Amino acid sequence: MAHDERRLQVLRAIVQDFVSTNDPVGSKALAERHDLGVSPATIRNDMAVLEEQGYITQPHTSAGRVPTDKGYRLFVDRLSAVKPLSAAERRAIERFLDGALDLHDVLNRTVRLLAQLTHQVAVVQYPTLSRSAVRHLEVVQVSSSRLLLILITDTGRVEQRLVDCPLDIDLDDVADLRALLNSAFAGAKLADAGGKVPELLETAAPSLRPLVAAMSAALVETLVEPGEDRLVVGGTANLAREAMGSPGGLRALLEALEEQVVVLRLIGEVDAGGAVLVRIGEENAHEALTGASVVSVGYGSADRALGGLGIVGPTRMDYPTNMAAVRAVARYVGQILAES
Amino acid sequence: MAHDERRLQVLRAIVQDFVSTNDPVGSKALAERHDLGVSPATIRNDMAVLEEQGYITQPHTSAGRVPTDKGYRLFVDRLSAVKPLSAAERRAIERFLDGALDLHDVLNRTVRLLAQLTHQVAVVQYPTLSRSAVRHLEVVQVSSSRLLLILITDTGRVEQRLVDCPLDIDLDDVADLRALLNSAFAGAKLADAGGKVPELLETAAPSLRPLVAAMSAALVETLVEPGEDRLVVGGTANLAREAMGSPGGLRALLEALEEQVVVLRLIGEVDAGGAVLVRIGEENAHEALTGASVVSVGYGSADRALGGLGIVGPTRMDYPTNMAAVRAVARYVGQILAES
DNA sequence: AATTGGCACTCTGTCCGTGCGAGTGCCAGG
DNA sequence: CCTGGCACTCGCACGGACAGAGTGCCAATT
Repeated sequence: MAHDERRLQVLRAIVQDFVSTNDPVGSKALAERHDLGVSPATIRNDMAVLEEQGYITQPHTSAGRVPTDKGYRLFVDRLSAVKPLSAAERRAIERFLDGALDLHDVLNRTVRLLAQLTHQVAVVQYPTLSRSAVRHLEVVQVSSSRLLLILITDTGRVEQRLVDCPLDIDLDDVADLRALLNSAFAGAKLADAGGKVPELLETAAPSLRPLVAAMSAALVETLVEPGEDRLVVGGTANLAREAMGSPGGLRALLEALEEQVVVLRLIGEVDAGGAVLVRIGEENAHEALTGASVVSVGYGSADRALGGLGIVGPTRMDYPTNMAAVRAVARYVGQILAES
Repeated sequence: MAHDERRLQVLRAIVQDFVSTNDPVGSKALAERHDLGVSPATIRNDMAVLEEQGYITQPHTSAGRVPTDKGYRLFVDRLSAVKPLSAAERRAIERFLDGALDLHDVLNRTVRLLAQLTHQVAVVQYPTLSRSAVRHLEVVQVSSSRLLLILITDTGRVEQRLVDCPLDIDLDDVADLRALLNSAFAGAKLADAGGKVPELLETAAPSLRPLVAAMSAALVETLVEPGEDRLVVGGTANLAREAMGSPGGLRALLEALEEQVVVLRLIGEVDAGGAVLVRIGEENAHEALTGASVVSVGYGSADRALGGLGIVGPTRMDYPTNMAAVRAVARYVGQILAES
């Protein structure tokens, strides 16, 4: 039992040292830098066991040990104490996010802030449309047969969509349409919008029905379209710091980041309980993200999650600090969006 | 004279070979790959002169020659024939940009298209607000003392801005305000909006004046704010292909790309005549862009430029092809935006 | 005067062979 | 179960030799 305990201490020490130095760590260095109270030889025995169990590995015979994905996993789950943010960092967060003008601005600032705090690539998802509610719908005539539908959600997100209409439209119709759509959808969760369409069609004046149908369809389509869930990415320059494992891995990662779908799936799967989620290396189940870890969490007010945000960086990262940063930023963002 | 002519041929050949192979090019290889009709020795003499004139340089004694910034400049100005796009490329452009749903979508597709065509980082500027005209203004009440001002331009760009109001607002006011703002500003160039404010204030009912003032101020501020001219960036993965000259240069470039201001200044300065602009290496006058070239052009309909787009890549790039691609894409985008 | 072939020279990149240092695994003793 | 000692294994950095590429110059040719 006592051995198990110490072995975990050894693993923790290995992770910490490796993260800070980027050199495979040997038994001697470990004994010196950490007060484990045992000799290097003992540590060597522990390391042999840890290696056998798959928590660490050596890049080549006679180099130090390096944590495996499994090792990081254990570290994150059981060995890391959450590191509280420094006062300076808290202040930085406040200073950074205060004075944001609108949703766009909030998210842009957030992504920069996260990138700066963690020195990793930061990713923020726009508030998911289907979880938002309609605050207002606006209809603007663009040409004789085209309307622009503008959706404003209660999170401040503004979404626009061009709609081609089957027939010519006159100005009064537009006003009627606007009133109709707003009375039907205002305040409704977007996820429920689809269900209201038939009822709406019934109440509409016959002459308006084709228009209403077209607009409702556009609205529903806008939400369903998952590609519309946009992503803000920042701090990619931080990727260049490390060779990112294998050469070419950097390129793959940059591609994955532009191919927003992949990252969205990772960031979007937020834990219901609001816990910070960590996906390490192979756990990401995507080729480009082998060798990379994703730390993510949902943001939003207590009662509902609006979207996800997080960071992606090398598996060799400072998990406690980064997890704390991600969580803290998510709290602030949730707070700010709840206010506005 | 005949010598001068041939020397230029030699320079052209050097640029072409170096761009395609990335190896410093020597006299012997040149003589073999190009039908210059002279021996390597003669070429050596020409190269010596070219080097003295500053068009080429050798990385170290006894390596081949490499074009300097000045050499690329001469190549671009006088030696390169515009390479027409292939039919496949033209088709790709059409296929890519057709079916775009809104401005956002058009620009996102454009940036990807450009990145794919040129294998460089692509950059597209949102249509400049100050050069656009107001199509519609929308006012939505968000809370008792906050309004959301939404600006829709004739290019389809939608801009939003939260406005804190000095006093409580009731619903009728909002409707009046909307009508007032639209009648005052609709159709006006945004650049002229500032001038209309005083007149507007006079005509407004006294009770509305504070509101009108606040909204107008927000509107003007939105345009003036140069940071609001947004940028879409894509294809950063292409940067990883090359070490980008000096190590750390990649990092600097990625930082510059996120620091949109820098790139905006480059892309935004478009030539009035609609010509493609090329800035090579040091000409960019920004540290991070040493070693990088920017190829840019304005897009928009014939009578007015809406914004700029372009690519940034290593100085060692295929200028003729890339210039053709940038120009072709800009034409298409201008066309599409003119239609909508 | 321009071009050409020849030649000596100067580099760089690469390939080996060596030695060093770090780190391990194992074993015998406490 | 821990510890000190010891032999062993590698990777890596250093250094010399070598081949290859490319140049500059010069004398000969047209």
